[in-house]
Amino acid sequence: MLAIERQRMILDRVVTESSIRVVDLADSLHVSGETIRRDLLALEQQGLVRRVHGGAVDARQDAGDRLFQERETIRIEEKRAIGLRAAELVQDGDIIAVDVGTTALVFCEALRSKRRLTVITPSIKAALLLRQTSDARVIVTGGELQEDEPYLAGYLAEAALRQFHVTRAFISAGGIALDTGITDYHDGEVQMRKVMLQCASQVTVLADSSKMGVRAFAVVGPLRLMDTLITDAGLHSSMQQKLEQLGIEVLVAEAPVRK
Amino acid sequence: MLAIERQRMILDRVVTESSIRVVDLADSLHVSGETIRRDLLALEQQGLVRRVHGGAVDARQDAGDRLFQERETIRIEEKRAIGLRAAELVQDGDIIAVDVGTTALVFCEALRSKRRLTVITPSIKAALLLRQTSDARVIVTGGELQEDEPYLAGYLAEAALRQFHVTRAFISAGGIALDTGITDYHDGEVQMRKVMLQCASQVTVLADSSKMGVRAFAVVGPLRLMDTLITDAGLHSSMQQKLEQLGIEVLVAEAPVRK
DNA sequence: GCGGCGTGTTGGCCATTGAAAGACAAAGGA
DNA sequence: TCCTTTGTCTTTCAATGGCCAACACGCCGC
Repeated sequence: MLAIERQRMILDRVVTESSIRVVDLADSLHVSGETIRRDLLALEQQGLVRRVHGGAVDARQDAGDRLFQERETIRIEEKRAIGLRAAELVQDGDIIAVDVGTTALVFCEALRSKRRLTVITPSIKAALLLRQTSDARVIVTGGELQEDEPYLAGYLAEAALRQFHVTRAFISAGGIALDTGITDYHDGEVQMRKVMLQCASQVTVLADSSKMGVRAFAVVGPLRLMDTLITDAGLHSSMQQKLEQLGIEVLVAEAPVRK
Repeated sequence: MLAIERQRMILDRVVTESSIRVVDLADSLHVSGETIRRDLLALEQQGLVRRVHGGAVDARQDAGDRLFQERETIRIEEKRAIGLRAAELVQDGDIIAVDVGTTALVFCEALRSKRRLTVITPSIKAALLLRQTSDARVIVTGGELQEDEPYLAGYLAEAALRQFHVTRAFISAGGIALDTGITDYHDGEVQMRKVMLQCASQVTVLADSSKMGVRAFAVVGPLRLMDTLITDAGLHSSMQQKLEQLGIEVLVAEAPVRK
């Protein structure tokens, strides 16, 4: 294997995994740790990675002050691309609803360039992020604080959502399948999403391509409930065609290209 | 795991939870407390967190929430005493409402020994603190997220409070005076407090003695609305007598003495 | 064959970590 | 209020493992 090939593979892993260890790379590429260090040195001189004790981290992600939660997340590049694409649908002054979840959080970060937004969300993380990074008016639904992730659910949350009508709701989904429709894993969230769908003129679902064809156990509703689906380039063209036949606008977010 | 990954993870938790304990981190990240302390030291040198005894707090919130920070440090001993005294009024299994503010936050900390509580609050900080330190069921009122301090106010918050009836409400106050009654500085909070008073069987006001005789501009209501006042030893005995003549139970918290 | 290049190996050095001991701070009881 | 107890912080030390520099080896083209 050529040195340059190996370095590309290393960069690829650093990008997808955010960080990498020298021993892991040496192991999987069947070269010595010293070779890996020399490769990382070369990549660092090109400004592509940053070396740290024991390995290296993605230089680009490291530059920004993004939340760790995002970096750690699998398929973060896809989600970031989806978040950026979704933010393009938002105009200054819009009133939108934002869901719980990592994709939604990345989306909120992409909203920092917008002005005078009104955002309603059940996610504490999203609310605090928006408060820090933007001038948005943030309305938090009430509800019972969940254990696993800081968001609010239950009767109060649903009642709060019903008080509003938003121009666009941005929803996450655990699964998108042609037969079962939109599904998810947490039934508490599902109920809230149903309400969110009802109180929005336009429904946009954010789901990376790994969710396509997946049937999670709690059903949110049929596919026709969504007006727009934003996903990444991993979407099968046949799936895309079928979705478009149902009248759903499918936007494929291009992952930002790396030099 | 790389040291830098661990530090990012720590930072993420500090940001979302506002504060964190060394032992909790050591436990969940499976490293020794010494390693965590070194990580926190590194993060502190980058200006990202501020170390405190037992853990660390979010530096950004400290800097941004200047007002809150000041209130946090001022008369903290008295507030802690008041919080502890107030916690004595709470039984396992109680359903209570908790207000916004530093005193309320200290009170929530003192609730860690209680079990199976149900707490309703408009304060994000209080909610996250309770989620972290106790097994309480936490219900957050909805509402508009405020700029200066993370709590929720407005129509939604009031509507949410009206959905409940609690055995005891714990209220903060900016001023307690015999003529103007209970007053405060933020009119948004005042409206919410009025509602909180209405939906509680017992009303307990937490106010350190510096608030006595103070008339802040927004009126919450007459003194007779409160059943119990918890304050510190700085309370004038004449004031205490007059309050007791009004049928208010006055509890004086003994501040732990500092060497 | 010879020099350049990339790679592996080796030994010394340094960074990170965890354990232990003593100092210090906080909480609770007499 | 004082003292005890408990928990936390700091310092020090040893061990582990990663880093670096130097050198040897093999491959390739000339």
